[in-house]
Amino acid sequence: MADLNIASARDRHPAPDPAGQPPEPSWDLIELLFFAYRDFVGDPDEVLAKFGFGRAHHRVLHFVNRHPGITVASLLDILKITKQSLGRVLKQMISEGYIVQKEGANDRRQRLLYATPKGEALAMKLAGLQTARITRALRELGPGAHEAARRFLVAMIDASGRDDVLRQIARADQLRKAAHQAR
Amino acid sequence: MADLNIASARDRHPAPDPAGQPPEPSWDLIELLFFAYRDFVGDPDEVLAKFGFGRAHHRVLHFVNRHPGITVASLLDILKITKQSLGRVLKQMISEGYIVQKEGANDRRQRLLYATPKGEALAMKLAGLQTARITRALRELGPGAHEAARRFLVAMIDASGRDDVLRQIARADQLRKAAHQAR
DNA sequence: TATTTAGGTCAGCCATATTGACATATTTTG
DNA sequence: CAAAATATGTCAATATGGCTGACCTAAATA
Repeated sequence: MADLNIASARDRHPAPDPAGQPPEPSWDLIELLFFAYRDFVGDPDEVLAKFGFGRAHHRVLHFVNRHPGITVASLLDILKITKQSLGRVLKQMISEGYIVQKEGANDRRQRLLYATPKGEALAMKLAGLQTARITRALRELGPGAHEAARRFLVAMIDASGRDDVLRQIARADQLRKAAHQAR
Repeated sequence: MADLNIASARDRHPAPDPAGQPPEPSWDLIELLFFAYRDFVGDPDEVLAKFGFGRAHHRVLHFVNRHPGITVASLLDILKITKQSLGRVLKQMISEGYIVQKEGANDRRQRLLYATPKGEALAMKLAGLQTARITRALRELGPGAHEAARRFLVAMIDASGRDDVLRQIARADQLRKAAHQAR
């Protein structure tokens, strides 16, 4: 078993592809992404099931919690699903008191979305599970592993959407920090 | 924009959590995993759609191609789905000539699965798309990025399944290399 | 010979997504 | 102000990919 990691580090890239031939696929990263992501999203599933929710609910709650007051349109833009798909899930979470809507102050057509305390608690619990996995993983690796993972994942995102994603994360962090200090 | 990356590298981890308080979630990696994985699996979708296939077909074809002669039971074990779910997809891919079954030599109850040349061509095309994204990403990062990504992803997998996954990848690489040299 | 194993299949259900057609309220524009 | 555009919601039908439960055959094994 110990042999597995050592031998593979050398063999993984047989050689710069012999001119002309299509390069050998990155089987390792392709498959590791599959398995890692499956486990990563699997953690919250048990908890969600107890509430009668699924992954769609998780995603909605997550981003509403991260972006208090987000518009329906922005949420659709992040999730890249249709209004109808969102509608089904959102209606449930509102009627069960995990999310509330407030009329926009400037634009009264908007229904700004907020997690309720109950909603925030669930969102934090789910994020906690995923964070535990991440923390466990990073602890096994050297320092700089967080930054390396972050860089890799950013680079894996479509160039067209990359800046939006980074801006979005930075903005949510800012908001959260401000809210924290206000306590 | 340039500011985004520089500032964030410092601010991301405000401090070792003040004793007692639950640590702040890893929002960045949680969200980057979501966006990165979405784009990663999105690449093959267009191609698959042209063949009337979906992601389920992709997964089946991928692992059959990677593990020529795999048993139905092993495939179920990797995919963690039910026989019935696999059946529907597999039946289609067999009837359309992307996969064939051969009776096991030792155990004639087994139906060993193989990708046909047509199936292999499709599998390689899909793997090529995902590899292109990975290669693009790694090219932007320093050397060692492949290994760092690999380590991170391995560490993100459930400890219980990790060795199986690594063995599985190593075995498939071996087989492939052998088959290559035989040409 | 009896039991277990490998695989297949039918039927019904659920979750999540889609397209397309409309409806309502509000804001913006000519 | 009237007309057009925008933000949101909703109904209906459909596709995909999962699931459980029940039951079947053929082959291996105890």
